[in-house]
Amino acid sequence: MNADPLRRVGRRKARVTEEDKARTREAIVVAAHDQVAADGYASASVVAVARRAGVATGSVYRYFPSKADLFIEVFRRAAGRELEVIGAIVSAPGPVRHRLAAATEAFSRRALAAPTLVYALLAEPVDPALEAERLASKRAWRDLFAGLLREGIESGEVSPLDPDVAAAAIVGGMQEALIVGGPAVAHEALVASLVQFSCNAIRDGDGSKQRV
Amino acid sequence: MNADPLRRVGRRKARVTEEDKARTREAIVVAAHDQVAADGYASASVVAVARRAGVATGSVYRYFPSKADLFIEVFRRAAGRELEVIGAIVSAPGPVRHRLAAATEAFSRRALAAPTLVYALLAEPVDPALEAERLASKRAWRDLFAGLLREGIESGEVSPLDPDVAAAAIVGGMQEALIVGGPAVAHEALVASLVQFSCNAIRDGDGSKQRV
Amino acid sequence: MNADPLRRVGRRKARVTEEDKARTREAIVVAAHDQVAADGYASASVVAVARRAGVATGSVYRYFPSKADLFIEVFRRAAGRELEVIGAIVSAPGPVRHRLAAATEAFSRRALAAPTLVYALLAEPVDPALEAERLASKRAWRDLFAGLLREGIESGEVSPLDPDVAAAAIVGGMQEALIVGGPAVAHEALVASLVQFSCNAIRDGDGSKQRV
Amino acid sequence: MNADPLRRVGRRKARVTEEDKARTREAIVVAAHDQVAADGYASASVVAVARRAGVATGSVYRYFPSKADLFIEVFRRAAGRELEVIGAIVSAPGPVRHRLAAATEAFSRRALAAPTLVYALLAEPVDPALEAERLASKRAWRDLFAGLLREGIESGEVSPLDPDVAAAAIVGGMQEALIVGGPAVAHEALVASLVQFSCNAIRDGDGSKQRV
DNA sequence: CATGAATGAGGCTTCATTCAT
DNA sequence: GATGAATGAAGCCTCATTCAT
Repeated sequence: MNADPLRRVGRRKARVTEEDKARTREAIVVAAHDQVAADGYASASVVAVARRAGVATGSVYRYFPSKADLFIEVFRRAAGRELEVIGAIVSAPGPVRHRLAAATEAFSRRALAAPTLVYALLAEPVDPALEAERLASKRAWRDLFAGLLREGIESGEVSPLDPDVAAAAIVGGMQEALIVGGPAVAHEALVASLVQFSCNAIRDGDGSKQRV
Repeated sequence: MNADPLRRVGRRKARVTEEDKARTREAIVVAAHDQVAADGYASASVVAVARRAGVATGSVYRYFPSKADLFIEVFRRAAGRELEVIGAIVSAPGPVRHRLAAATEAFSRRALAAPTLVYALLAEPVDPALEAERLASKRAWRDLFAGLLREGIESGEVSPLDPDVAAAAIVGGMQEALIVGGPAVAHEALVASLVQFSCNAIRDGDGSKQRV
Repeated sequence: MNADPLRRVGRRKARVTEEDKARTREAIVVAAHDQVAADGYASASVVAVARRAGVATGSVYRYFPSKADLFIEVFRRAAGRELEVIGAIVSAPGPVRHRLAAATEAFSRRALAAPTLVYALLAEPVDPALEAERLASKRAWRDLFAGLLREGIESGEVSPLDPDVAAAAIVGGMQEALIVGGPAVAHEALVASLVQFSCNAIRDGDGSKQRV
Repeated sequence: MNADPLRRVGRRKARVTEEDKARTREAIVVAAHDQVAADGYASASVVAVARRAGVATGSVYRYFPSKADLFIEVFRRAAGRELEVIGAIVSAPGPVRHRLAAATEAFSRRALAAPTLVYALLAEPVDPALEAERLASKRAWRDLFAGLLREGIESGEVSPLDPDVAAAAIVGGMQEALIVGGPAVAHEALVASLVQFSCNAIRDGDGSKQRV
């Protein structure tokens, strides 16, 4: 089988093509992301994204079945990056309260630094087909903070509460305060207030299980 | 025989017509509201709304200058009803902490009773032109709670914090926890957790001004 | 027949009604005219005209089969008034050349005094159905001046030329120079130039028939 | 076998596509022009033009930002062709009076050969947005003739007059006499009369500067 | 006869998706 | 596989005309 030279060439080409494909795909995703970050989802028509990526419109549909699928990936990745960063903070060693404060601060600062993107990820009107992804992303955030709270409750650092509800509320609280149209407060003061808010959400536990 | 039959007919008609107009207008607003509640804003084209209201598309434009204006009213009304109810609780006499708890409970119960509506009002993707209205509604919620917090801080019932940020966070927290896709928790437990969450957001003040 | 009192009442009423009808009809025509004179034909929707006339939209259709028919009358009347004024000048006694100069001057001054109306009558984009009326009006202008030229040729005051073509050209020339977007020249100078232009259009005849 | 087959295909395609694009664009412009010439501007909806051009409605918007832009080009082109022809006559060497006569004759003959087109260009009701283009075209005609008159005045061939007003009047005169609904005169006679008219508009100067 | 709200065809425009080259 | 012009459904809005009261 390998005797066939054409096949060989084919394979070699295929490998190159595979790379090319990956590169093109990546370019499209990045272009879509950048377009959203720059001018919001409303500006991100397929034509605009393709032009920004330097590919033909039709090529977008070779890599993604539909516009929604492309942006599902865009949203997922952007959220994923953020989740990773904040997740690392949440997973670091140290008291739960400190980690919650650090996570809130990091979340807030990052949101304030890239408002258009965050707005698009969390609140901008998008295609209904994309709402599912937004929901998933919200759920991931909630789970991240809920995990931290669970850990604190288990260790006795935090007094009992429903970790899912509290996590959702913490995330929603941050989001609401940080998004476009939120309270008119200087960035530093806003971050400080949100850290206070997050920490308020939990009460110290009795420490009974700390030694376990 | 009639001194002025035309006048009479005209008068009778005018009255009926006025009622009819109000009825038609109401029908359009209700149809728009229902369409959103049933299938989301994305489904609420002018044609769909008109059909649901039992009028011609053009008639919508007799009552509203544009689609956006129609939905601004839809949103404003829905939000207004809720704000009135919760506002009454917030303005009632009694300790700030109690009122915050009662307001949170009422907000939660009402949201859980009409989830689609609340979703549309607070989170669903809508026409950018409508975002201004949504923003206004969010601001009204924030102001409502911020007023309560300010009162508490002034009276010494609540320890100092930024009332605008805290209010935004409380509202955002409730919203996030209550909205479609929120934590999978039984309603009663959810309400209880949210009340706890809201109350956590504030700390007791030193009571120094309580006697003032 | 006259014994029937109802009939009698009917007749009396009919007479009043006849007057009322005439008054209403007049009000509609005047309103339509004023609307055009004020803001151009484009602004003259049936609703706008009816409102200005103080009648219901439907009433317009009781007096005129269609919008086009209403405006045919409006155009015809407006043109008729102008034709009458200029026609009087043209029909006055005196040398043809003097009358042509006086008519041109009057036409120019009146056009400059009511530019919106003249524009609508002569050049504004209107419903195709109205073009026929515009054509008729143009023809009337042409005939008016052609008559004067014919008289001059017959009397020998004007050297032979095609009176219809020359009249059309004189009218067209005035119109073009007077209409919106015409040459940027002070009114007085414009009038003077046009008078010169009109008079140039004809050459003195040999006077041979002056005594006939 | 090919060093870069994709490149090649791409290149070949690009060329073909460029031609295709030009062809399609041209087809749309021609279709728009023909539709106006055939049934007037009122009949020239985007749908009708697209159908006549054999393309989808949306395709019109690939080549023109709006309907108005399309017809601006249609008008500009048609007027441009005529202006070029007459402009050449006006710019030719020879006495001003001869050139004016020749230009008038050419203008008249061409207008009589394509009456519908001339009507559309100069007089038919069109979208207000297009009036600017019509104005520009009229101004170009006026400027063309005004230039000739200025030349004649300067050289002493023509006795002083306002060249802009006279040019506007000459153009308006020709237009009015040539347009649909003009005087019912045989073509040859009409042309002759208009030439006479145009020449009448100017008087011989004293020739004082002829030798300069 | 007057009224004026209702009608609905028709206009312009957008954009995700397709497909011939 | 890439290209990008073409597609055409669908959206919003206007306004001359009708008709129930």
